[in-house]
Amino acid sequence: MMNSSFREAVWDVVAGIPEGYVLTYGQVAALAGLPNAARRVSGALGQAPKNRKLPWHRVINVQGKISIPRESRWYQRQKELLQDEGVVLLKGKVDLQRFGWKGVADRLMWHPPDEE
DNA sequence: AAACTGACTGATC
DNA sequence: AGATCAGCCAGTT
Repeated sequence: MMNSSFREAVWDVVAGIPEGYVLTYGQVAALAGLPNAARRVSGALGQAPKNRKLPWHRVINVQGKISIPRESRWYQRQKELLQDEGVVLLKGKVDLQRFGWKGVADRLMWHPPDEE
């Protein structure tokens, strides 16, 4: 049946992202069943029940960067969590379609920080 | 019920 | 590279 909400599907997908890996909002949306609902993912994450303890920080934008506004206190938090897991954010775009999860994580990790 | 809102994206300039 | 725009879609107003 189709009774589970997109929101819940998102939580399940995010809960399954392994440490050291990242997915984009669009990728999570697609895995959750709605390929064009990237924007909904952010809302779903913000609404996740506290007891779920999701690795919300493993979701970044397709540009390979953090989407949370710089002025938000969560921006720095997400950056720390990712760096603690060995994930280095790229400045350029990530080709998710072609590389998939592991490929994306590998690419993210072999690029040195702040590379032009 | 109609409008508004985003932790988005891809295209375009 | 950075700014702007138009689609996107369900939860909130």
